[in-house]
Amino acid sequence: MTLMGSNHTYSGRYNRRLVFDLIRSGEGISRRGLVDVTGLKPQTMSNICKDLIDRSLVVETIRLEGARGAPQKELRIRAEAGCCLGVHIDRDGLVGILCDLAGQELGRETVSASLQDPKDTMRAIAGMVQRLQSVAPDLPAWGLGVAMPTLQEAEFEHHVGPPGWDAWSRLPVAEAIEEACGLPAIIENDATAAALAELRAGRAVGLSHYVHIFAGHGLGAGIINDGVPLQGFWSNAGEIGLLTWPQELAGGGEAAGQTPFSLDELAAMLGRESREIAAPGQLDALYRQRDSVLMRWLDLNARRLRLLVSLLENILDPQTVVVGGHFPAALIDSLIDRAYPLMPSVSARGHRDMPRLCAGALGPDAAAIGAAMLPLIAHGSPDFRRLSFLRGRSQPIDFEHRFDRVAGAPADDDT
Amino acid sequence: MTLMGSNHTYSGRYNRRLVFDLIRSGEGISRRGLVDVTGLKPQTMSNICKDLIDRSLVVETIRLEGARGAPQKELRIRAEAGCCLGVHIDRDGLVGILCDLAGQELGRETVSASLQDPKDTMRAIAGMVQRLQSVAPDLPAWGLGVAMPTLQEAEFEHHVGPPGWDAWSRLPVAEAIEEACGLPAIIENDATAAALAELRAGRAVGLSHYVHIFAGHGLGAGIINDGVPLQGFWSNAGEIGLLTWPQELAGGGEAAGQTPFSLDELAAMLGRESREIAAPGQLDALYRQRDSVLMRWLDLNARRLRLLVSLLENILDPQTVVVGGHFPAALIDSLIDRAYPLMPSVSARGHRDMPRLCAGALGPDAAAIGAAMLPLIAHGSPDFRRLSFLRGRSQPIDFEHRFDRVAGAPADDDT
DNA sequence: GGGTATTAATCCATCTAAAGGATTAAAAAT
DNA sequence: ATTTTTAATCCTTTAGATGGATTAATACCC
Repeated sequence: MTLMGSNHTYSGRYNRRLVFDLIRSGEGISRRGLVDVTGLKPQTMSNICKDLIDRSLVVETIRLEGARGAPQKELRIRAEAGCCLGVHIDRDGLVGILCDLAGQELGRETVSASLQDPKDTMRAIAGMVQRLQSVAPDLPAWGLGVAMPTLQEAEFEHHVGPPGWDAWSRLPVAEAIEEACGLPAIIENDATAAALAELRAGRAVGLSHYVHIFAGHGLGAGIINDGVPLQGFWSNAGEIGLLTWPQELAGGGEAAGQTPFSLDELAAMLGRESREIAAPGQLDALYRQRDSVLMRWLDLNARRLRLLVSLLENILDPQTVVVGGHFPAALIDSLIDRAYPLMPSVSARGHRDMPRLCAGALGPDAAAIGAAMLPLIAHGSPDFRRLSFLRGRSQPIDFEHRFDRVAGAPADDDT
Repeated sequence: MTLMGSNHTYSGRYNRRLVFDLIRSGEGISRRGLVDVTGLKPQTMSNICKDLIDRSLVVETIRLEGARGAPQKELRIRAEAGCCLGVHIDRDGLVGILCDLAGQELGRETVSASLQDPKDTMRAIAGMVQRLQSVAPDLPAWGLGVAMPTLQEAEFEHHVGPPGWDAWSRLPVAEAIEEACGLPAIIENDATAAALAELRAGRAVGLSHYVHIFAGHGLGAGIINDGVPLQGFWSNAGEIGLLTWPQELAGGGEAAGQTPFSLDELAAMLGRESREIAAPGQLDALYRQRDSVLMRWLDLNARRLRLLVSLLENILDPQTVVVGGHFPAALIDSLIDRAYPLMPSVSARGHRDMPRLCAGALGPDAAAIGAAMLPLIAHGSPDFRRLSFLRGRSQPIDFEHRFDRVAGAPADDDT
């Protein structure tokens, strides 16, 4: 779709989304504050806020601060106005998250299962979604976000990459999940979902340009450029798992052919099953013992990381590079430690607010958290025209209409 | 600047820019066609087109085609409604281009000069601009685009990179050039300018995502993402000249420490001055003789190119990678030839409209051509809110006002 | 050749959402 | 107690897209 014309209705919706998003992302802001940020006039802001309050999306709280004139009435998101679900489909299991509109987590669930058969997986997701929804049955669900490994090949997407996942290709995942769960679903790449989570509630809050390196069973980079995910033409941007490494970083021996940074590579080096070492506590224990194979893996990947960071920096010029994924914090910290000193790049500047390389703040479930944010982004972000929610779909989906009548608002009319 | 609110005026300007840009970029389009593309209503389109015609920016020509109903009146840009100037500041000289609004080239000039002193350079640019403007003295000049090597360090930009160019840092180049030439100036990185030129009039027409590798005295990549240049947080995106190469591609000997792909590297390997081999015909002659050093340089850089392309593809997922710069076409073709077969990457897909790697269509002056397009983009692109024209400036600049009263339109009012 | 269908473009009235200017309300400063 | 300052709202205006009807020019059909 090329660029479309604009009109009043679009302006109005854009402004309402903008105000909603500003209220949601802050810790209470007055109409006056919103006027300053948006450049809209006080009257306009008053109207928009009234509309949001009428829709029960926003509440007003009076705060008495030692300021000069009339006290500002602070606006906050009404957390109970809705909830969002997020599921991270990983190779050996699912993680589900339920959170309210304020981003407060209401429930979390982990399921171990083989996901090779899409039908079974759909059932597992539907069950998980139902259980999570029962935690807060009164909150209207805004939608379901799904984070998963994706690789768009030729005409259609491959999900939960090869080998053995052929049944997933050519499957319109979003529509299948919608049918199974009865909720609008949004698919996103797991690294990108994790990047969004850290962007909105983690280490990267307030940044507009950054890269999230997400290591788990595979390896991917979630790239945030100018505040929105960089997807590439075929939605494959950030597929750094496919990079070719120089000889000295290729990693041979037992782990030859494994994806760098991955659990699978480490498992191969350890001579164990990746599912086994992914179990909670296992890697922490190995690290506490300073297991020599683990140390070798850390060294190898720290050297890779050093190179990778300079590549990403010189190509994308991000404010920082965040490392996260399926590994315990101690391992990621160690990896980052060993990656320093970093290579020269455009990012090696004296004055910067963030370190060039740092660990994510949300831990291994970042992708699931990011997934849960997707419905909120789809409905509430003013950038929605720049975002595409076409992954895993055969048809585009329109979130605007849903936003307009969400959260028990008096349904305008049911055209 | 964060996201701002929208309003009617903004919608109107956006739509007018959109229509202007669609008319400009096509080969004649009717109001009806514009309605189909933009989704605006016929009446709205009629109003906007009338406005553009009243401003003398657009002309109507009747074309009789064997279609059913009333004949469509085709709209075209009025080429004489204005002209744009572009200058490419390279290390050893300047290239200047003058073109009309339809993109037709009206004049071109090349000057060899040392540009170490900014004052002298400003004078040289001013002289060149004056001579070019005298080619078409009646066309109002919309502005001056300037393409140059840029590297934003810390607070301010370094231009025409090190060493020996210290006088250029901390200089607000745009404002200095504006003062010298009396025209609004827009600075852009040379690789990005070349990328824009190929995007709008060269090999990459119609693409939304691609990378332009631009090799000359230095090396840079112009990245087009979603139709607009990807700049990065500090405007340093695409600075691939700073990449660290693996041992086997580092290139040692006489050329150690030189930027890969660069004229300087080749000059060092040949034991000659880079200015010397940059002279027209020199490299072509060497290539015709299959000079053994040149062949070695080609082989080395083809292997680098093979790696670089896979990096860019896996990170950015572009539709294609275009190679251009200060080298004759024969050399670039040979480089590309030798780079095949390319490495595996997300871009290795069966179905694609463009080859993964190809040569630019505009030759060595692509950066100057792109520079000349900058004023047109600044005034006419509907994306203008997503573009920043802050390079080389201490203050932002507002192009909207200029657009509104451009081209001898009845100056609405001079508030 | 005349009537009809089809399409392009425009006229006039309406509607939407932001902006302008004045007003009310609540606090702090004097 | 009066004045100043600031927040938020009321009423009116305005810019610009939209809807429906109209005019105009062509091709198609008999």
